[in-house]
Formats: sequence, C-alpha cells, structure tokens
Amino acid sequence: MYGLIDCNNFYASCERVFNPSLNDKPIVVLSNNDGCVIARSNESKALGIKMGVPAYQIKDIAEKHNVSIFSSNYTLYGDMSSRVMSIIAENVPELEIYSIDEAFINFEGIQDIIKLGSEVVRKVYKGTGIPVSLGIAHTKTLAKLANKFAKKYTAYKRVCIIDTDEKRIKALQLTKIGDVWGIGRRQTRKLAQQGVITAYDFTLLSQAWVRKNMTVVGERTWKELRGVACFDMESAPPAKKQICTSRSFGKMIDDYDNLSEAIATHAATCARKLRQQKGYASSLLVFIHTNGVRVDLPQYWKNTLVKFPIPTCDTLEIVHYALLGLKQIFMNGYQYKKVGVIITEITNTSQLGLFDEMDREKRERLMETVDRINGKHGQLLKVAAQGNGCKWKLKQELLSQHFTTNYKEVISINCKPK
DNA sequence: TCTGGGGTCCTAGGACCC
DNA sequence: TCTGGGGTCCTAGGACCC
Repeated sequence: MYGLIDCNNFYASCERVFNPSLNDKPIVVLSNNDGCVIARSNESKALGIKMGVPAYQIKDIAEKHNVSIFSSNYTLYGDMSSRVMSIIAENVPELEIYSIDEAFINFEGIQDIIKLGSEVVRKVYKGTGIPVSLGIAHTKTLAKLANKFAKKYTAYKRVCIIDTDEKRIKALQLTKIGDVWGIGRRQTRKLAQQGVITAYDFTLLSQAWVRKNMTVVGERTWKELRGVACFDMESAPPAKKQICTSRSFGKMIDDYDNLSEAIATHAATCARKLRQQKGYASSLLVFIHTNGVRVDLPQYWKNTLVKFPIPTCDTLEIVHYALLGLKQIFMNGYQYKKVGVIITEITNTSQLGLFDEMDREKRERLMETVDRINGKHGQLLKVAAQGNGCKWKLKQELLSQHFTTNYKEVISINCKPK
C-alpha cells in the first residue's frame, strides 16, 4: 500500500506556526515579486480568493476581510519542510519526498496501516505545528485521491484509506476527472468531448482508446485508477538532467551591468545546486527577455548555448561562461524583465582535458570550502561579478522573518515582569 | 501598471549513419 | 518508369506536476 502525506495549505501554515494570532484568520502567500497568489488558508479559500490571481486583484477583498498577505519566504518553508520530512522518515519503512510539502510512503509489511498513519500525522503536527493529511491506497494515483478525501471530510480525521473495490469506485464517482493526478486542463477538455466527467467515467473507456489518444502517460493513469500500480517508490531522487535558475526583476532593467550581476548570481546558484548533486555540466543556456505583457514597449527574446571545453561544477568557471553568453545576446535599448541560466549536459564524472591548465583539485577544494562557509552563514561568499543585487532584487514587501534559519530573526517572546 | 519558478516525460520530425 | 531499410541522436513543442 502507498500513502501520500501532504501538508495542509503549507506556506500559509508555516506563517501561522510563528504567528498564532493568525489562527482561524484568512492568509495568502504571494509568488516571487509579490506577483500572484500561490497559497491560501482555508479562510481565504472560503472568501473566494482563487489560486494564481494577480495580487492587485485581491486588494479590495483583502482590505475588507482583513486578509494577512505575505511575500514568499522560501528559506522558512524549505526549513520547515525538512523538519516535517524527517519526522515522517523516522516513523515509516520507506519515504519518497515528492515536493516541498508532499511525500509518498511505502506501507509494505505494516499490519495496522491506519494506526501507524494516524500516529505519523499526529507526530508531525506535534513536532512542527504543521497540519498534514494522509491518503492510502494500492496505487500512488489512488493515494493522491484518498488524500483529497482526507482533507475534505473532517470525519476521516486526516487519514483516508481506499482498500476495497467498493471504496475505490465510490471515490472515483465522486471525483471530477480534472482533479486526478496527471490529468491537466488539455486532457480534461478532450475527455469532456467523450462524455467523461468523473474519474469513474474515465476508467470505463477502452484501454486502446486511452492509449491512442492520450499516449502511454494517460494509459498509466487509467491503469492506476483501476488499481494496477504503474508508479513505484523512488526513494533516492534521480540526479537532475538540467538545473535552471531564473527570476523576474522587481523593476525592469535596461543596463548591461545590472543584467550581468543577475546572470552571475543565477549562474552561481546553478553551480551550487550542481555540486550538491555531485554533478558536472558541459554547457549552459543563458536567456534574457523583455516583458511580454507590455505590448507598448519594444520586445526582445533571446537565448544562447555556451559549451564548456571540460565538464565542470566550478562557480568561477560557470559564472565566466554565463557572462560570455550574456555578452553575445545583450542588446541596448530594451527594458528587460527576466533573465536566467540553465545548466545542461550534466554527468557525474568529469573527463579531464589534455590541454587543461587549471589545477582542478585545488579549485574543488576551494569550492568545498565556499560551500561549507555558505552552508553555515547563508551565501556569505560571492563572486565579485554578482554585485550586491540592490537594483534587480525581488520585490518582497511583505516578508516574514527567517524564524528558523537566522539567529537574528529567531522569534522573541516578551515576558513582562510581574 | 500589476500575472512565479523549477522541473519531468513523451512524441514527431529531421539529420545522419551504414 | 523504376530509388531500401533499420537504427540513433537531437530538438522543438506539448502536456503535466507542485
């Protein structure tokens, strides 16, 4: 049996843990640059605030109902996530971290799954203050479905199991096809033309039709909903094949110097992520573009691929090549909105070059030291080309404290002497 | 005026090889 | 008049996820 455990309204819950006065109050968390809504507490959902709407569109409703609005605080959410995950991992036989707020559990060999599941849910809440829900079933897709029921109906007490065919069919009949894991907007529309409205309708289609019209991807979902497992546990996440870092600017940027600082910073971030997975890259892609929404301004979208002579994970080298790429594509006279770096052709070994003159061992030691210091002190050491980022940084006007990762921002409690 | 960021997988079609 | 067959690799585009 598979379990899918998932944090309820994760980002909103994280904000609440350190600010209990927000319990039972509407909260929303915004995307980077305070752009649009990416997380809502139940109270905000009840107010009709939709996922993904631009922040300015909820201004009125937020004022009227006193909604607390936060910029994304990924440092806090990432740290809370690892606390949640480690508590789960301590209590179950096998865990697959699927996203920042979700994990699959393998319950193979467990006698009383509901008992253990309920205990994990309780322990996570007790240990972190984050409420979680658990769905259990024979396939991952059905476990996802069970999880939705665990969240929706309080009678389940946050744990819902689909362990009989009767329950499975009932759950499928109550689920709209678009809410199934793996069925997106496009397929929902296509299926509606076939008269498919619920997940149950979908399972009644012929396998041949599904295969022909929805490829093997759709066929796997079809099988999983019928109780045939197609997705196994993946405990050690496979190394990434590409690593991308990009950001939109808070304000548009038109000069080369600021653009190059942003590119250098993204390249350095990519290099750090690359070293974390012990990889080496052979090329990178630099891209820059203007704001497509502003049709009144001249538009420019461009990217370029830079090949490395020798695969590397060295920040200094990768920043250097990224800046070479930027030089090739930069054009004066445009208002740039977004830039990024994508590292590609990742391998786990580096083939040394015959004419390579760099002392690679020494540089690897340097990078190890940099990573160690930055790991403790939060990106203290930088390449000079990264600059200070004051002109192109994110818009984050409503940021909460880094309660768990910065000594200066640890929560303080005022105790008045009696 | 204002709308995120980081990934994966699959398929079709073209280039190229023997 | 008539012009093979099988395979790999790469890329772009589409679809999906959180």
